[in-house]
Amino acid sequence: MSHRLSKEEKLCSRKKIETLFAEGQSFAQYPLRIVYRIHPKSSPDEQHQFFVSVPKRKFKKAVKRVWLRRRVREAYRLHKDIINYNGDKCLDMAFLYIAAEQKEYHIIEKQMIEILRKLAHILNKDTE
RNA sequence: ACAGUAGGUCGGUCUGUCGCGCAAGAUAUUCUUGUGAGGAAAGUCCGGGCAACGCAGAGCACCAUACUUCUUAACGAGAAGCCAUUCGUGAGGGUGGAGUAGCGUAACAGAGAAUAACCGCCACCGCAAGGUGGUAAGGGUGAAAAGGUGGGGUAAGAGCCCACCGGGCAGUGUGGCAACACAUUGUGCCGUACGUCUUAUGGGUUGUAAGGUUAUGUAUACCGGCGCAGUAGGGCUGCUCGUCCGAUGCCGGGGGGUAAACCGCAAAGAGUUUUAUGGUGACAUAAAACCAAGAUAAAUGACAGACGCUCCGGAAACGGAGUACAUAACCCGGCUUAUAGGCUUACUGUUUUU
Repeated sequence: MSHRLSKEEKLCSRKKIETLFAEGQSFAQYPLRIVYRIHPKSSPDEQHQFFVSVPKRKFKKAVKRVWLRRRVREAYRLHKDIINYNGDKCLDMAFLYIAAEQKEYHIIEKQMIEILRKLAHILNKDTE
């Protein structure tokens, strides 16, 4: 499985993000919170899309936000094959960092794996 | 050697695995090659470029700046100086600097904070207690008490007069481009700070989410005609004058917002480095060489290990801890603030040795 992370996997559209927060479901896996929405593919090449958000309210310095965003993104990149899926639906995801302090990478990684496993389970259930 | 002062400068390196943005190329949808944060990228406090809109004018107001000369594209920035004051043994550091006619304020204490009389001193009146007047030499209060010391003078005193000293103002001379300094002459002219006020200079507004193009496609934008009507109202920085624009409805034309892509915008300019010359310096001139981030829910990374550096422990081997601040967003010049640790130049103080 490739660990590549292309631009098509990033959630950029403002409309999609608004829809995600308006209609999406969520659960927390401390220090992260995931907001997700399952929707049918509009084209066969469409992939799961995600983005990471670290609130400015909790981390005032840009350095810390960047530091955390990169680690969350790396955790997703290295373990995204957990939700690899060939059906006709795909996921929009938002990873929100909700802890107040900077956690070590291995903690973020561990919780990311948990989140992705749960998502994979939800995805399979939804297909059935 | 230790402690310090003022500048300048650097601010990690390497390996492995897995990745990202941009550019170019290819045998083209995956590869290859190149390249990819800062000295402050920060705060957004000034100045400029660039862009859009606005702009008949007058008066008042408002804001900023304010010693001198110089530097600069420009500045409220910088350099070199001057003066006052203050901290330091010192190298040096901090603060302040246009003008002052009028007006206002000066806590507490104190009789009194500016046309001073509480005590004291002197004269007169009174038997006395005390009263009237004169007096800023002495006492006490205070951050500050009407220049200081001595003499003359006087009822007692007082720049009332004189000598010397300090300061101010005016003149002259010397030095300096100048602020100013020094010398000298005259003049008894002799509290200070802040505010108000006055003067000079500058100031249109908004910021690249500016602004432009394209495709999609359609409003209460905009244009023309008729009418309410040159009315309501609005613009011209805030106000006044003045001046300009100017509605709602109907008819006809016309193409906006939103989301998207591209341009703006990515390699080149008030550029950087070195050398030379000029200048105390900021800086200028000339020559040579060198320049390659460009994201946009936002790349420049993650993990593992090694080395370096600092500190601690240790005889050593080595072990442990730490390795800052801070993430470009139109671009430049400054300012301010944050910063582990290191290098370096000049200078100061103390101690020791020669």
